Amino acid sequence: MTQTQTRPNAREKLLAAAVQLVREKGYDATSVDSLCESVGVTKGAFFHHFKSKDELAIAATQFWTENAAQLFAKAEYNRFEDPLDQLIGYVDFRLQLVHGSTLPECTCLLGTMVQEKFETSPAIRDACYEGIHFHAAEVSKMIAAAKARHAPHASWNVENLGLYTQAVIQGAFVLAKAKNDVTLAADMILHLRRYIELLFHHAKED
Amino acid sequence: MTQTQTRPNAREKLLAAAVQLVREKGYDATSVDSLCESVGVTKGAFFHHFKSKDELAIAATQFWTENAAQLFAKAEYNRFEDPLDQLIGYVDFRLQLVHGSTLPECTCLLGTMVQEKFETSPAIRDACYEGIHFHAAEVSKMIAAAKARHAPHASWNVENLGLYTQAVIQGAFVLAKAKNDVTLAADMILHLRRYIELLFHHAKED
DNA sequence: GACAACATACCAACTGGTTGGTAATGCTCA
DNA sequence: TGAGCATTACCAACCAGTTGGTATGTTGTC
Repeated sequence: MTQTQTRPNAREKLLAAAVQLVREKGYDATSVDSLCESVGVTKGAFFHHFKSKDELAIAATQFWTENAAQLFAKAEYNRFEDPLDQLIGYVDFRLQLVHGSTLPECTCLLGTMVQEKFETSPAIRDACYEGIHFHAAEVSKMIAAAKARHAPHASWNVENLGLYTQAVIQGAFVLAKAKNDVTLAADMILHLRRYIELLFHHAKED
Repeated sequence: MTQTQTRPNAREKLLAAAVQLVREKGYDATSVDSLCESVGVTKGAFFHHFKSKDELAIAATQFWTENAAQLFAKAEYNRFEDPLDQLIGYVDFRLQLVHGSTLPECTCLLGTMVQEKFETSPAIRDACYEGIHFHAAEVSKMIAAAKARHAPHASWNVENLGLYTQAVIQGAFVLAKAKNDVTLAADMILHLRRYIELLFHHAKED
């Protein structure tokens, strides 16, 4: 109980604050000062833990990706026996995540940052892609298993469909932000679910 | 030959430059100074035509939306007789636009800006949504006609599917930016085309 | 007493925006 | 037609505030 502080505290707090503030205001608009202020830490502490603001951004992508991995690993759908049920369960889980929360809470740090920095900071861009690709690959595993069982002869590509699930989700967030309405994101993700169902339903008919 | 300048020149040039630079570097990272420099105009001229940087952003969304409307109005697919052919033609046209160009050239100003400013500037957010919604509504017209002819009893909503086409395209751009590879956007849009085909193919079977 | 984890104080560069002015154009009415 | 005037289009210099980043402490712990 004694060591509540002193441990790598500021670092984790700064990362968590970055995840939150960047999703709210964007990367450039999130100043180092506001980041420090929001966690009650000085600039010296910030630059003690991160060489630069961009390094914080890259660390935040890893922080984000790890947290997401844990969240999805714990989810119920993993326990379904049929991989197609798992896949649909994954989409439903994403619907669930959207429903409960506000826009800045449920949108993706990586998608937000990469739109802003893809041309001006290759390092941040690559870090964002790594996170997205990592998650997409997890989804692709379910897709591959579902395909092997239910649609072995289908012509579509497994990795490509995995990336597509993420594209739809990212696009759903863009439109939801524009309309300032989370439910729009849910509507879009429902189309994704129908697409997957049609893809497998169609295969079974052949 | 004498009046090379003087016409409402600076304003249009600033708008065109904004469309380009914002897509490259993002909104916040595009400074008024760099905008002025890139078109060879002073700051005084900028603030003569626009009350603020945010007003420029809103004017740019209208400029963008009008240009896009013209581009799509001229496209060949409009001449197809069957509205379903038109719809597929629209998707193919978007594929075509992606194929020929670099990422900052082919991506959407509205989607880029709204990700950055949706929380911090409601005015910009609304202007972006208006542009997206306007374009989505045009697509929805084709969808409605195609549905009336080929899938009158289908359960899906016309406006919703129109928005979905835009969500997929926006998401495709996000992923393409992350991978720094335009062809990925094309892959995603191909999934959209397959979805539409499945939607109508499925309806015909009933 | 060495080293990590912070705090304090500061800086040069850049930010959006304002100032007061000038040159060219359009509009009015004799 | 054209003189007189108002409006528009634009410019150069400047401002206060903010930016990311640094140099130099102080403190607690092994």
